[in-house]
Formats: sequence, C-alpha cells, structure tokens
Amino acid sequence: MKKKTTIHDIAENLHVTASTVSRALNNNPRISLKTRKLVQQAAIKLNYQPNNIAAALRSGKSNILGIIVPTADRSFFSSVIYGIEEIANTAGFNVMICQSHDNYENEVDKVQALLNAGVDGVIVSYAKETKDFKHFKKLINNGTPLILFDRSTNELEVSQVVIDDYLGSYMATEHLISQGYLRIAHFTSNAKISIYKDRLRGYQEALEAHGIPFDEELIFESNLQLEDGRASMLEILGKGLKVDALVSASAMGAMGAMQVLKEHKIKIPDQFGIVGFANETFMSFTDPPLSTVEQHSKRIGNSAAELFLQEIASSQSKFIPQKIVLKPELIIRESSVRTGEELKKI
Amino acid sequence: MKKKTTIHDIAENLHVTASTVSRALNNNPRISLKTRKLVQQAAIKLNYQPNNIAAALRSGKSNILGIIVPTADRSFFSSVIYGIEEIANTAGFNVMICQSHDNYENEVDKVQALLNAGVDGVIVSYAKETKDFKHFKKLINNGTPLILFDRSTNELEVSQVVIDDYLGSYMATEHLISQGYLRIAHFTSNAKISIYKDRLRGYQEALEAHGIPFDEELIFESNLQLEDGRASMLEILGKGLKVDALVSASAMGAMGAMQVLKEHKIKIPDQFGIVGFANETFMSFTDPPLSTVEQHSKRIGNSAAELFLQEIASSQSKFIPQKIVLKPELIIRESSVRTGEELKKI
DNA sequence: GTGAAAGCGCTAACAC
DNA sequence: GTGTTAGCGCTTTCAC
Repeated sequence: MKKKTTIHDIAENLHVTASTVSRALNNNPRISLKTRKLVQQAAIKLNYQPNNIAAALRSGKSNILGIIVPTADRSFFSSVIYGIEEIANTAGFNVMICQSHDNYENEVDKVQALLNAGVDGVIVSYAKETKDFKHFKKLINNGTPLILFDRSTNELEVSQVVIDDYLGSYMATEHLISQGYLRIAHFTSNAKISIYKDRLRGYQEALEAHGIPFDEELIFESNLQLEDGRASMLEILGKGLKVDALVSASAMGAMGAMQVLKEHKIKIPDQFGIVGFANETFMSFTDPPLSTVEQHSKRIGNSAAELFLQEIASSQSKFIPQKIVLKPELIIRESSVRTGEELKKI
Repeated sequence: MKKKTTIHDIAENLHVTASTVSRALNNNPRISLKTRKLVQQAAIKLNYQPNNIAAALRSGKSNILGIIVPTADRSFFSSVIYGIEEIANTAGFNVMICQSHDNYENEVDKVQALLNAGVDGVIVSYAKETKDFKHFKKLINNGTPLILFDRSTNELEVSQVVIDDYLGSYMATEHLISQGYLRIAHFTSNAKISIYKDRLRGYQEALEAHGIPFDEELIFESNLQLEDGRASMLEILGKGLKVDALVSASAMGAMGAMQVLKEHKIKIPDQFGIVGFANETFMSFTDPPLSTVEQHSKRIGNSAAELFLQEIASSQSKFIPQKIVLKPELIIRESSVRTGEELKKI
C-alpha cells in the first residue's frame, strides 16, 4: 500500500500548482489545451486516482445517486434499478442501492445513511409499512432531490414516476370479459396505497362499462403474498361463490390462487381465467404461464433518473415537481385465454 | 435549505471545543459522561447531521462496504446481499451495491467507482466474462480488502466464500440414483469456472461410487440459460439417448429442460427426474416443483461480511486470506421423487 | 492561463 | 478530561 498520488504530486512533477492540475483534470477551458494534455498524461504516468471524497467534501457534490427499494430481488425493482443506472451512469453518477425490506425503521435508517453519505439525490419506492414521511422531509429540507416511483403519495411535494394502474387493471379485466368469463374476483391490498386503490377502480369501471354488476363479495383484501392468494382462493371455493376469473393486484397472489385451483383440479384457463400484476420471471414458468400487466419497469427507472438530473440542473430556480404516468402493457399468456373447443365442453 | 449544523456550532453552544464535541459524539471514554450527555443533547436540539464525507476524508474510513454482483435480481445474490447487510449494518457499515450485469467492462467501472467512493472493502462475485483480474489487483494494491464469493479464483490472494459444489452435485446425483433413475445427464458450463468443474466432478464420482459408468455423451455444456436448457434437452431427445434424469448446474437450465419434457408429454418425475442448482423462488412454483441444491446464500453473505470485518480488524498484522467452504443442502421436491404406484406403470 | 490562499467538516496526535 | 493544532485532498474565489 504505497502512498497515493495526489494532485500536488502531479503539480510538483510538472512545476505547476495544484489548482492548475485540478482544473486540467476537470477539463476546465481556462487551462490551455497543452497543459491539460500534459497534466492528464502525468496523471496516468503517476497512476493518479482521484479522491472523490475530498472532492465531495469541498464541492458538496458526491456524484452518487441513492436508491431505496423494498428488495432488489424482484424483477420489477431490479429492472427499475437497471433503468436508473443506464441514465445515471451516462451522466457520471454512481448509484448506491439500499433495501428497506419493506420495513419502516430500516427505511428511516437507509435514508439517514444516504444523507450521511452525501448523496446528490435519492430515488425511492417506499416500504409498504411507511405511513409517516418525516424521514423523507428531512431529505427535502437538506436540499437533496427526492424522486418517488411506483408507490406515490400526496404528502410530499416531489417528482414521481408511476404507471397507470387504473388503466392496467381496466385492460386486464376487459380482457377477461372478452374471453367470456362472467364472475371476476379481484385480489387487492391496503386501500390507502394508491396503486391498489387505482387497480380496484380500474377493475370496477371495466365491469361497469360492460354491464357486469360490481359485487363487493368478490373483493379480497390481503397482503397479496403467496399464502394470501391461497387463502383468498380457498375462501372463494369454500363459499361456493361461482367465481370463474381473477384479476390479482400482485403476481404472488395470482400464483397462490393458481396453486389452489390446480389442487382442486379446476382447469386453467378453461374453467378459470387469471391475470396478475407485475411481470416476474416465474410468471412465464408456471403451468399454464400467467397473463400479467407489465409495468415497463426499465422505463420507470429511466424516467426517475431523468427527473433527478433535471432537478439538480435547475439548481437555484425552484424546481417544480413533476408526475410522470407511464402506460402499462397487458401481456396475454395462457392463463387467461380460452380455447374454442374446450369452451364448448363446459 | 438552511445552513447545516456542524460540530463547531455545538461546540460554541456549549463553550467547549470542536474536538471535545467530536470525541463526545463518538463516545470516546476520555470525555466525561456528563459532557457526552450534554453534547449529545445539544446535537439533537440543533438537529446536527454528521458529515460522513468529512469524517471519511479525515480518517480514511468511509464505513461503506462495496458489493459487486452480476445482478441483484436473483434469489441467490439478493440473499447473499441480505446476509452481508445483516453483519455489516450491525458493525456500523453501510453497503453500496453495484451490478456488473456479467459484463467485464462494467465490472471494471464499478470497481473504480467503489475505489473512488473510498469504500473500506469490497465483496464480489465476479462476472462470467471476467478472465483478467487487474482491476481487482488495483483494489488490493490500494489496501482495500477484497472478498470473493461463489465464483473463486487462484489468481488473487484474497479470502473467499464458496459452497462445496462437488458435494452438492454428488448429493443430487446420488439422490436420483436412489430413486431408481438409470441414465442421468448433466448440464454444465465453461469448465474453466471452478464451480462448474466441481459440479461435474461430483456428478461423475457419485455415478462411479454406485457402479454406473460415466458417459461423455451425457454431458452438455452451454451457458445454462433457459434456451440452453431447452436446446440440450431437445438434443437428448433427438439423439434418442434414453436419458431418464438430469442434474443441471443451473436453475434456468433445469427449467428449460422441464419445458421441453412437458411439451413432449414426458412425465416428470415418473419418466424423468430433475434436480437443479441454486434455489430461485420460481423453482417451487413450477409444475412439478423442482428439486434443487440449496446454497444457503444468506450464510454465504454472513461469512463474507465477517471475513471483511476480520480483515479490517487485523489492520497492520498482515492478514492471511481464508477460504470458507459451506455445505450445500439438497432440497427434494416433486421433480425427482418417484411415486411407487406410478413406477409400476412404466 | 495560472497561482495563492482559504477552507469544506471532521479527526487525532500532542499538549497540559 | 479537554484544548490546540494541523491537516485529509480537493475546489474555487480572487488575484494578476
């Protein structure tokens, strides 16, 4: 571990001052091209590694963009991250990814950690548990741009990127109706979270648009995990609700329902149609493959990163928060497409 | 964005010096308990936020641990990360996660980014493409502890955490043999990567231990992705190799094979048994659920983080790299368990 | 086009 | 137990 080269070493080597070296390395046009070249060559020769920490301390900019997601272990979040990286890296930012594991305290800690690390901005999909936004306000007060995606709130005056959940759910429901399914259930979660509220509304309005009465009894609220999906479907079967299709606001919920249906030898898609939300890898591996509302997660990431860049660019002139709403896409797989012949059999 | 409180503000407020404040905040025992309490109260009152960047610059320690994985979007890696976080957070470190997307240039960039960010250590599972370890040597020369997991190499004198791939493969193969499968194929990848070499060896020696001849024709080398698994299985069927079971060195490869078998109406597990490697969520969702060699990924993360902590603790006394080998576990699901009655039918 | 000088906020060796 | 002092390596204002 030999001593590291600093700009002073380069300066000494070239008989100029550290300020010149600093400017040259940053390609400051006030430095002559010749000097810049010289300095840059010397930097390579001396194996100079810039100390970002020193630069960050002095300039107040770390060139690090923080990201907080519930978990990176889901296609949706990991491709949002990928989308953020694409844009951020090009603009010279590195990303620092944190996981809240959908836990509030954890999220508070991570916000603090990013704040202490001096990140230049934070992009967040907040934890399911989060009801209080104090920790995010701290960021804002600190002047650190905050951008939310997926889960949004009106309690914060910040830019947001969401998909049109209403539309996605509407399309899913309409698709099932067009396949001839008559009694369509809906798995939802906490009505306070806007994405679930919107998905419920999309489902409801699609039914109404097609003259199918909305039935409160067909709405199942849960945490939407695998076990919840199983429980809800068991309830449907137990009560003899004569349901023949499902729009689940989550992939896992749909998966749970599917397991139960198969255990009861109910044929999918002929006797029962399913559409889920969020495009997890496994959804195409199930038997039959699950239809889903795809959220174009990479584009969500792109947009969020762009909003961040805009916000730091508009530095002084007060930035006006924007809300970007992306269109979802219905991916139709076998779980919701009835085959003609088998339809007749029923 | 009001001016931030610094230790000097606290010092002024309490009529002490900044160093006292610094010590008090760090719970330095040389400061009287009374002063410490006073300082900590004042810090809260003045809404003091420590500037980690300044501390990092001064102390040379950032309290950030870097992680580079191919992608966080896989159960294996995300739970390794979780395991690292558990240990690292407790020890006061924050983690900075980077994804190489299995691309060499990307990996080089990320190493540089972490170096510039001044991380105190880096834990890596390097990209499949990586053949050259110069970028990692840079880290080592810089005095930054490096710990490898999963993929290991002898070209670097660093600590490593791996699972006993040989054993995992041996167990998987033996299990299939015990179920009465007779001609077992193996899907492998680049023989230069030690995990694949070891898995191949485990397979081979398990066969030999049970008096089953090893047949070169039953080894299929590919990238082990879904398409590769499909292609290999199609080849098996096309050539009429009479294979009745498979040990795949990847989950995706096993999945691809399963798809093809189902398309050909070959019954799993009765006519064909499958065991995969790596425990992805989706493996329990397939039909039938896939047996797998579980790698205890969280424990890999724990161990890697512990190695890191040991290494920085041993600061001057030259640290001797350690290699930790964890035992894998065979998770038996339906894809490899023959049922008595159906056995007779064949 | 380059230099001099100040300092970002913190820590740590050395005093006493 | 607390203060003094000197930077960590860099950027940036103000000179000329």
